[in-house]
Amino acid sequence: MKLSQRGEYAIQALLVLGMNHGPEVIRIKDIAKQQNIPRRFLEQILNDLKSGGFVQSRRGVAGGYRLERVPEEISLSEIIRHIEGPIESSASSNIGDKKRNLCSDEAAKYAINFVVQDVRSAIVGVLEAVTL
Amino acid sequence: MKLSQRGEYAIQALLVLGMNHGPEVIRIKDIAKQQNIPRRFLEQILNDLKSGGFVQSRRGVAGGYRLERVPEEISLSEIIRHIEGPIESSASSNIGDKKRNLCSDEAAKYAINFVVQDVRSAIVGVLEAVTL
DNA sequence: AGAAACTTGACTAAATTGGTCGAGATTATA
DNA sequence: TATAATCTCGACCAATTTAGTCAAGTTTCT
Repeated sequence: MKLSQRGEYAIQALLVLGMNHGPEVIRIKDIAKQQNIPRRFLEQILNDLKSGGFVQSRRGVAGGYRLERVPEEISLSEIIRHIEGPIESSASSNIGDKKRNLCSDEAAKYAINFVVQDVRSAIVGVLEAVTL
Repeated sequence: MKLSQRGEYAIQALLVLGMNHGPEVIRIKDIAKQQNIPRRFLEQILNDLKSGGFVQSRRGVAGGYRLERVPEEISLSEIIRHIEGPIESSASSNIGDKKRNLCSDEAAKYAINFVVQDVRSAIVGVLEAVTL
C-alpha cells in the first residue's frame, strides 16, 4: 500500500527533467547528486524509463537524458503503472451510491472485488490528474 | 501499490462474519473452507484482527469468532491500516485546484510529497466510505 | 475425561526490494 | 585518432517482506 523507493526515485528524476525541459540533455550524475539518489541505481531506473518511452537519451561524452514528451502530457499514473507494474485491471467501476454496505446482498468472495475496483479507480483518478 | 494476500484474506473473513452477524460465533475452519483460505494462515490473521479490536473470540469446543462491532461501523480503511500498517501520515492535503503541474513553481524533491499526500487522501476517502 | 476449538510463538521457503558491479558501446573534442 | 565522459546491459547480492506451516498449549462443552 505504499510507493516503492524505485517509484519515488523515478518520479523525482522525471520532475528534474521536467523542470529543465528543453532540447538539451541532463546527466545521470547531476540528477543523482541533486536528488540524492544512488547513482548506479538511478542508471537502472532511467534505463527502464527509457524503454517505457518516458525519456530519450544521448550517449557519449556530452550525453544525458531528456523527456520524450512535454511534461504536461506525462501523468503520474503512467509512470507508476510502468515502474511498479499495473495498478491492475481498470474495467468499469460502480462508484456512485456511496455508503452502501456489502454484507447484505453480495457474496463475500466476490464483494471484495467491487471494492478494490473502486479503490483502484480512485487512485488512478488522482494520479491521472497530476502531470509533471 | 497492491493489497497483500493477508489483507485480502482479512477482509474476506470479516465479510463472512459480517454477513452472519449475530450473537452466535463462527469457526475458523468454516470460514477457511468457504473462502478457500489456508486454515493455519487464517488462524494467524483472525488472531491479529482480535488484538486489533475487530473481532471477539470464544474458545473451547463451541468456540469461534464474531464481530466486535456492528458491520456498518467497520470501514475498510481501519482494517487495512491495522493489517498492513498505516497508509502513512494523513495531514492536510491540498486537493482543489486539479490539473496543476509540478515543474513550474515547486522543487522536485518536495513536490512529490504533496502528490502522494493527495493520493493517500483519495485512497483513505474511498476506504473510509465503504464498511462491511 | 476427551474432543473440539482458539492461542502463542517459532520456524521456513520464496518473492520482492534496494542496490552494486563490470564490461561494453558511443560520442565530443583535443 | 586517442581518450575521457557518458549511457547500456545484464548479472549479482543482501536484507526484508510475504505467505504459510507447525507444535505445544489453554479453554470449554458434553
